[in-house]
Amino acid sequence: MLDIKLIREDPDRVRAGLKTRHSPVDVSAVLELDERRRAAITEGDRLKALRNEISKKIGALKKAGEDTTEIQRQTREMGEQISALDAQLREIEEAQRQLVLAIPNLPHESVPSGDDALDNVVVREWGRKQTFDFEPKDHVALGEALGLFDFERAARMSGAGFPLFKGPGARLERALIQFMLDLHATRHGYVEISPPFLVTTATMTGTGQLPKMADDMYRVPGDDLWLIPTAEVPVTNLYREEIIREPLPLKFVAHTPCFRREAGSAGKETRGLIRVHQFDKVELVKFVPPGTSYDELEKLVADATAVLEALGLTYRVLQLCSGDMSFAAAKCYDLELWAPGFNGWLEVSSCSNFEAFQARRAGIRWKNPEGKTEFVHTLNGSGVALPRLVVALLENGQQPDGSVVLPEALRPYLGGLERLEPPPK
RNA sequence: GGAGAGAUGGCUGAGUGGCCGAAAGCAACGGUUUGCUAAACCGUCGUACUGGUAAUAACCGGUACCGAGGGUUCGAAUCCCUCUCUCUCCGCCA
Repeated sequence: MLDIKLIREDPDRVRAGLKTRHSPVDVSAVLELDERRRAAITEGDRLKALRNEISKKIGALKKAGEDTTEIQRQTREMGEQISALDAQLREIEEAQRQLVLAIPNLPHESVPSGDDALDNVVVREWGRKQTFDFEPKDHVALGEALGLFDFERAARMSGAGFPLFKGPGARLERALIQFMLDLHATRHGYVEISPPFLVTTATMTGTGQLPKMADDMYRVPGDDLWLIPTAEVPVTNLYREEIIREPLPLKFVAHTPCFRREAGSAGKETRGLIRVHQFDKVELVKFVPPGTSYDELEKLVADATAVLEALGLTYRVLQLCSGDMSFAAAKCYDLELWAPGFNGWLEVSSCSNFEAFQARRAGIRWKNPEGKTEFVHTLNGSGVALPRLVVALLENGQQPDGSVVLPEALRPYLGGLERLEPPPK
C-alpha cells in the first residue's frame, strides 16, 4: 500500500511511477476521496469536541441538582448528527481503502522501465551451459525411466498439475529441502520457521495477494481460509500489527508447500514439473531498517544463489523491468537455471524488496534509533523452489545410459548416494 | 464438542457510568550523584488520524483507540448483545 500522504503531496511522482508499470489506477479519484474524508473528519471531530464539553457540563449541573432535560435533548440530537457523519466517513474511508489497496508499488529508481519479460535485463550468468555428445532427454523422460514420479496416478486423485514423487524422487525432494534449510539456517544466519499453510483473508491482504490475486489461490469453503501460495505470506505476517521489539534485521527461512491455481496458464510450459498447482519451496524473508533494504536485497540474492552454486548448476540473474514486476515489489531479481532438456532457462527464485509497501498494509513497524516508530522494509526470495530445481538437476546430471549423477554437496543427504540409476527390470 | 474463567499501555496489574488515555510497580530512555560498577534521586515514557503556526524537523490543539464489532446513555475501560482468542476441567482424537 502506498502512503496516502505521498499520493496527496506528490501525485505526479506517483502517476509517473504507475505509468511505467502500466497500471491503470486513477490517482485523482483517491485524491478526491481523501479531500472528502478529511473534511468529514474535521467536522465530526468539531462536533464530538463540543459534545464532550457539554456532557461534562451536564455532569456538573446534575451534581448541583439542576434540571438538564432540555440540554440533554439537544445533545441527543447532536449525537444523531455525529452518527450520520461517522457512517458517511466510514463509507468514504472504505472506498478510499479499496482504491489504494489496488495500487501497486512504485518501482525503485534503479529499475529499468519496460513492458514485459522481454525487457528484463540479464545482470550476470554463472557456470557454463552443459554440452552433451548425445541427445539430452528432458526431465519427464529421465524421471519416468528412473521411477522418480508418477504424474498419471496423481492426476487421477487430484487432477492435472499435482505432482507425486516416489521412491528416490521423494527422497531427492526431502534431501534438497534439508540441504537448503541447513545452508540458510546455519551458514547464512536465518531463523527457521515452520508456519501454518492456511491463513485468513486479513493475512493474505497484508502481503498483497488479496484483493488482486483471489482467482489464483485456493480457498477453503465454509471457513475464512486460503491455502498459501508461498511461505512469504505466513512468515511476513509474523509481525502483522506489531511494533517489533527485537533488533533488526530479522531473517527467517521456511519450508512450505505452495498452492497455486495458475488460472489462465493451461497448456503454457506445463509439461511435467515445470508449472504445477502444488510444490515445495524454501523461502527467505527479512525485516530490515528502511535505510538498508537495498543492500539487504543484494545479500538475499547472494544467499539464494549460494544454493545453486553449491549444487554446481548454471544460472543467470535477471533484473525485472517495471512492467514485469509483481504487484508489491519495488525492485526484483529473478534467478533462472539452465535446463538442457527443456532447452531454456527456468525461474527458480524471485528476490524482491517491497520497501514499506507490505509493512504499511500489514502494520509492521519498529522503533528506529531516534526512537521514532516507523514502518520496516520487508524482503523475500525463494531459496529456492523445488520442482524446477529437480528438473535442472536431472537434466544437467544425465548420462548416456539414462542415469543421473548427483552433486557432491547433496550426497550426504542421500545416504552417500552418487547417482540415480534405473530400477532393475 | 460440553462446562467455567478471562482479554487493560513493552511486561505485571488497579480501575464497575462523568474527576480515566487510564493508578502503581517493573522494564526502557535522558539527567544528577559516582574512581568504576551497582544503588539512590529527578524527569521522560502508547498508537493512529486530524486542525493550526511552521520546512513533511519541532510545537500547540482536537478526535479516536482499554481483544473485535454493535447497542444503551447527554456521557462507557466500566452496563447489554454478538464474535474472536487465551486458560482450566471433561469428552473425542493424529
